[in-house]
Amino acid sequence: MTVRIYDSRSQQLTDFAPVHPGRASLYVCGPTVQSGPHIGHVRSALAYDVWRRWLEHRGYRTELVRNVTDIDDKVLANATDDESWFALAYRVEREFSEAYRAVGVLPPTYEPRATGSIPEMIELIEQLIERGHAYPAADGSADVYFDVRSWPEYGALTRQSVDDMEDAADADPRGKRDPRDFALWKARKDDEPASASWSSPWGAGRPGWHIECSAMSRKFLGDSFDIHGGGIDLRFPHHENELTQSSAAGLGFASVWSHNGAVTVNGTKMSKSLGNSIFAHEMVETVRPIVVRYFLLTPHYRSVIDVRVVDGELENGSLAEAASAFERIEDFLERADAAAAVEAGELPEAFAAAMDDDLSTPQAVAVLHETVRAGNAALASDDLPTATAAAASVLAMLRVLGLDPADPIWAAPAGGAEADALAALVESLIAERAEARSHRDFARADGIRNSLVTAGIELEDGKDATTWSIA
RNA sequence: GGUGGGGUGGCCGAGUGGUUAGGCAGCGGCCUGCAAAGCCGUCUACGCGGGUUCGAAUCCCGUCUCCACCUCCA
Repeated sequence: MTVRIYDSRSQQLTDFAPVHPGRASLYVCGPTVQSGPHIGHVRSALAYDVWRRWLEHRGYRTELVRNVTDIDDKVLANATDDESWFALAYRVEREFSEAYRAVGVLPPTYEPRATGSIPEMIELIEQLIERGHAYPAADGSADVYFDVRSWPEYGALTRQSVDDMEDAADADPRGKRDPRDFALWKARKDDEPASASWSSPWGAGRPGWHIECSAMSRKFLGDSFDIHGGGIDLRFPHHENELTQSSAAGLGFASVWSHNGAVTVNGTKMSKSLGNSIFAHEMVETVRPIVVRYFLLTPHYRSVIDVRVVDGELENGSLAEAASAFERIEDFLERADAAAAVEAGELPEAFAAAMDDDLSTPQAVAVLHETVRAGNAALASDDLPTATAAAASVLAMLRVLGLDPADPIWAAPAGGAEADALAALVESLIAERAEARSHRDFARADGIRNSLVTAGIELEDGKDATTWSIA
């Protein structure tokens, strides 16, 4: 029952061996809050939410830190006369929180903002300069760069050699010794607001991208921690640079590097320039949030999820399949619960084994479905003990995955007077139809049912009662 | 040019040497007044070409092709 996790650096599965026995520490790269959350962001947060839940289930006291990068070139670039950079950053941060919450991502243990750890970043930069791995720009600005050539292992995370890399297109060498050198500290420019500037030993400015993660992971998780996660697109340069600067500063940093797969749209990665991003709220408007979670959880966290968009509309294909599949699970739980109250029970061994094996949710979900089928079969043959046991397992599995339909976080907002009125009307028609059926007046019964179907309402005759749902 | 990951049945999506992944959809049956749901059964696979092996989706060689990163990106 050792938990195994794929390490991007060594490119192999490794047994999870925490720095501190009995504990697990995860640092996950959160968003740069420059524009709203898309499905890729949600998927990433979700992947590590499940990792965290599973590690907790396995008895590790787990701490998950996910940062918010709230000061950055893009944040400043997207600010307007009507919305300052910090107003923008905070508004977008709240959008992210809402998107995460909507699909049941638990709040992290802590969610530090980059702007809250500037002193720690400066301290780290000073250490790097002392150790001869960073230098203030030669052009007299307050820029500070990491000296890539001073660290022979640069490229270790992504197995690249500096000499094989394409020249950076942002040909703004300024005071750089090598085009690949990256900024640790960026001097304040005249057109930048004073509120986006901090004093430092090198002059007023702000942190470069990358340094915030090295500083904050150290601050909140320690010099060495267990898992560093994030989207695959962050491997280079972001994670490579993080690893380099933390290692060069003498820190142990992350034992395991984990990367979740991308979400593509019609086979292409979402990007702002293509304008093909699918925002979190669009998917949640297409199917229920719990189904979005199920949909994003069913494939392996490291594989690519491709979503199709036709004529600018989110294509319902595989989402609808996910909805049907998940409803099957919910229906079973409801039926089982109607027969005997369901309490969460034990996880099937096959489920736990799948989860231990690098979080193999596809196989874990297969076990879930097999258990549902066995439970349905038991219900069909009136084998209540077997059905109840199956339901208990199903509920346990759903809870570990964060997919318990009864969890209050999924509760739909009350429909209000309209919903009550509709329910009353439908119930009275159902009663009328039951009356007709009892007289074997099927023509009238079917007429009622057909008129409801026309209105988009489907009836289902159960053993004792008829239920209805909006198709 | 460098690095990493893919191409599985109508669709989604697992699977690293031999046993049904699972789901959605389809078909046949049971159940039902008829449906729906559920259960049972069932069809369509492993990009292409070689090779290794008693046996390959799974290993090796070649080849085509898609995606991602090397520029901001979860």
